[in-house]
Amino acid sequence: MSNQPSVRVRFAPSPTGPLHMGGVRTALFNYLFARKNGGTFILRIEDTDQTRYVKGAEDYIIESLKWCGLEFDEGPVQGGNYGPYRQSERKAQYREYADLLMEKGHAYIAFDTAEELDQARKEAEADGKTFSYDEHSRMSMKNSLSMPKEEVDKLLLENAPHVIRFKMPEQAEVVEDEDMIRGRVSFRTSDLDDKVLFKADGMPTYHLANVVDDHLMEVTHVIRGEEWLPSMPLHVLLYRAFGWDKPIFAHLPLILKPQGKGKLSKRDGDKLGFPVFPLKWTDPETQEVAAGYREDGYFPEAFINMLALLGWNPGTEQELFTKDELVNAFSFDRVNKSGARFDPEKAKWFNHQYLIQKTDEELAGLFGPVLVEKGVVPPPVDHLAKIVALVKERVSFVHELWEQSSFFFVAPDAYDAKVVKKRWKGEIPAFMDKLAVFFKNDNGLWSAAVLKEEVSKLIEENEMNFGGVMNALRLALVGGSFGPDLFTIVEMLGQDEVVTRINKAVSELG
RNA sequence: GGUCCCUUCGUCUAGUGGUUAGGACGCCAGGUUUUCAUCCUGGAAACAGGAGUUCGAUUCUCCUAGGGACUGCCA
Repeated sequence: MSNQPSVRVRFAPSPTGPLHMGGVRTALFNYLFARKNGGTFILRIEDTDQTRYVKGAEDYIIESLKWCGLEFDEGPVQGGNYGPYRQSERKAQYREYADLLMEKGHAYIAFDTAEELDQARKEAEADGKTFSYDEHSRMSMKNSLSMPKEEVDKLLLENAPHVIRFKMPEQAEVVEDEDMIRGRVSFRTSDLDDKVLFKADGMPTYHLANVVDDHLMEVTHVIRGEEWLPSMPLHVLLYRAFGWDKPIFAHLPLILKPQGKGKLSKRDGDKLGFPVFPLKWTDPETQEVAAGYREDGYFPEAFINMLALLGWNPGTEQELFTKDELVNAFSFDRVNKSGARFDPEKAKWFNHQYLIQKTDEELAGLFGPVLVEKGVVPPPVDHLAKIVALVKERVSFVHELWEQSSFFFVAPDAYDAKVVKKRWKGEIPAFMDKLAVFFKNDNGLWSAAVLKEEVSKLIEENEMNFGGVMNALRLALVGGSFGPDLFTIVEMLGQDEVVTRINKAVSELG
């Protein structure tokens, strides 16, 4: 019999805005670890900061993860045996735990106002120092440790605003913990300060809420971003102060900007033209719109695949993974310690890979709505699939299919000037006229192979240059020098359309 | 400033004392393609620096440098 508790992990975002792709990756690694170990994946909304609450953010988070295919086992939507799953709805219990800590002598009440603390910080800064609310300063601050009990009671009776702070142990020691990614990490308690656990507004801070909830929800592994590493010792100390078993921690490396310094931010996306968020987001205050991977045409599987390889690798040369393959291959042993610079180009490459893996019929189905948007009535799926097959290798997104194949649906309304200059000259216009007549009178089999043979012969008889004619014909049919095999285009366009387009080019280009 | 974390091609990374330091994206060249793209082949491109340990360090230790995170009654 194994007495290993089954794995329970949580993704705990704060609904202060759209979910960043770094957040999606954190959720993904939690998900992969849970699924790999037959564990439970929990969503917990960390909305303890009322001032930063953003309307719609929670729905956005849930929809984003759903789009990514990361299903939760427990959360605010589906419930579970450890609810509620929103910290605001768990509010009642936190004070009780803060009080428990005070009873045990691990926490105390502090009356210093935010302004006073600001002042203290400014003064220290002017001195070239940093203010720290710790064992050296706490006796000169306003709190239940420094003030007589009667005065504290009096203030409490008057409902004076106060917070509850953690009391860092005075006995200096080294707090060590084994991180799943980083190995042994250690801190000296003498470097740590008395963090606020419970705020004057009656809500806990992240530190308290997170420890209490993870304990109550029986979370076994805390997998979060590296930005939390510095508060790990506080959390370890909190578990110890409560007398609880602590979970195992894993601090993920950050996702960095494609260029320049620092972690990836919304601004980088705007500047370099790629999404930073999974879904499009409209700020409810400013109406400002931020691009999303979904709306930009990325496949969720490609997005997830790309994200998984940012900081993790399988140790093999495989780069394309289905979600199940990721679950199977995933391990924290193979998660890197250092931050990973995000490469938008590689993200596109991943999407291209997923796109060409799809069947022509699937892509035709996805392409249909794009055509409708362009004002084109989509042809039957089998015909559309044929067109898609000709051009899919050259695009990364479904919407790019249009740029590569629009001439199959509408005649070119303009001719690429550079190509005109280079290809439409000399004997060409006269010969194109002949070619139109030839096509018009053609009674043979209208197929690429046959047409190619016939046209080749015609070119030879007229002592024209094959390449030159082909390029001019291409110009007439598609408007530029791009597209798949020319005779395939001729075949698919059909006799009448080909003749019409050549005549139109001759009359417009002279 | 303080604390902690990190450091292999431009980027993502493989590598756990002895390798021509491998792959992928991107880039360049050649070939194929009547065009463009695809595709194929090839190429340029990295162990931050310095001390140790060792017969031998990309791999282990230390120092330096660089980068990053945190340093809020935000998470």
